[in-house]
Amino acid sequence: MSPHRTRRIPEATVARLPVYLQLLVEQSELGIDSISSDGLAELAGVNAAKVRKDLSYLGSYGTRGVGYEVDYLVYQIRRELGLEHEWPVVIVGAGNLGQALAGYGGFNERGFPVAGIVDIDPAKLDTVVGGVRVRPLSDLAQIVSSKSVSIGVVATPPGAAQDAADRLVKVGVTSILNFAPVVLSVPAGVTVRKVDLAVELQILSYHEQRRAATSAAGQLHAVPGHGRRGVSA
Amino acid sequence: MSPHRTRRIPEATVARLPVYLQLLVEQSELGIDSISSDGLAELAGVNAAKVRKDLSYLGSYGTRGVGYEVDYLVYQIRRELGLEHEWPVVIVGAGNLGQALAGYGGFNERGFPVAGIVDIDPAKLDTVVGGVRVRPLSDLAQIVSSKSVSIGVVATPPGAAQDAADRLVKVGVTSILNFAPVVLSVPAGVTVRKVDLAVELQILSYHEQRRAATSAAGQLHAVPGHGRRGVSA
DNA sequence: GATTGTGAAAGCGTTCACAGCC
DNA sequence: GGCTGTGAACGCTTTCACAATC
Repeated sequence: MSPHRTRRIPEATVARLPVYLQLLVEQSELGIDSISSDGLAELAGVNAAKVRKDLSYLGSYGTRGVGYEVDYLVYQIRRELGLEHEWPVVIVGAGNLGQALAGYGGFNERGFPVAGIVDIDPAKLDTVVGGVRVRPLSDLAQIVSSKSVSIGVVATPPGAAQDAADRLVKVGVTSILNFAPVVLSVPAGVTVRKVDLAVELQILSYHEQRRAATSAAGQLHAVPGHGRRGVSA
Repeated sequence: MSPHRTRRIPEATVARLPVYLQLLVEQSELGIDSISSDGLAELAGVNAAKVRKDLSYLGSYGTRGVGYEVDYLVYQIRRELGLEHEWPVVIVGAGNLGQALAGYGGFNERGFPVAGIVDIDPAKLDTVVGGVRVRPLSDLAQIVSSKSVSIGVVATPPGAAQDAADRLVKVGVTSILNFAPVVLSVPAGVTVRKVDLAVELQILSYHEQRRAATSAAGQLHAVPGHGRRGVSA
């Protein structure tokens, strides 16, 4: 299949490509220049068929009998994910989490520099976190337009999250990463992803509870998606 | 269908139950005591059939022609998720993120008190974050056993994450929430969930890139999973 | 001989549509 | 008349298995 100009990659695959990318970059740094679907699968904790299918959506970049050239795959995945340039992000909310995110080196390192962090609370203004000064909410439009920001991060308390999202959308942001435990309402054409820490813990709690319930019943149930002496994501 | 003693709830449903729960608690606090699948669907940003199917895995707790009793549903979801008691968590890594997590009120509030936070770096010891003192890694076993912790949070730098996970497993933790951008390897029977901020941003970046590519081609593609004037999760 | 790329099969998750019940 | 509960249909994702290629 010749990779069509605007082919669509399944969401499940899109979610795994960043993981492969990270692992491939690490391999490259170790001086490894070729890898098989089996090898990458092992590193990623998935099976080889999935790796091959996922990579096949990018095009036919492997060599039968040999494997994939690591650097070339890195290049192709970056291109597909739109990582050939940096994506500056703006953070709304300079509380605990907002500050930690601004100070978290991983953002900058992986191509998402913090273009600015804003907060509505005057007491927080001009605090410097992670080398970025907290600015008033009214500076949002200016930050977004001057730095061409298209990704916003909502790190406000729940009650302020929808307002934060509305403001981000109004100034032209089209992708939002939401850390507030609320369901955001946004116009069509804006992509939202939600990261809810309490939800994650509650999912774990379900499995703990279930483990207790089934072991009490003397039964053995494997937790789905987790292999023998496995690697888990 | 009479809800069987150890029926299995699909993972996709398990991931949505905490969201319904949160919304139902909010409704309850507003004094609303009954809700239809349509109403809950609207709040959750999903469709009504999905809500009904999800809730049907708990049992038949609705009333035809009427809807669901909010408080009773809250009770049933909590029970199913194992939220009838608190689940103390231990955090490994007192860097930026670990501190923010310890200080984040949402954990305590939603039934996951921080039983302890440990770090390998002596310079961080005895710092107090969120009312909890940072303790040495060697205290891990004592914290876990004295407080009966079964959930651990890995908030270390990538290079230390596998070691952190190994130590958590060794002292008896059976569920891990991993914030480090690495694939953890754990024995069967241990559940791992990974939250990788860079991965989330890269998924958004893919959609941004795609939006740019397709609008340049004069085409219109709806982003899957996001409705008209929608509500997004 | 090794490994990819991919149709086909199997497995999940979502949505439809309507019978059943209030 | 309104709303739930759920089989059946549909669509997406994973896995299998093997021909194609190096």
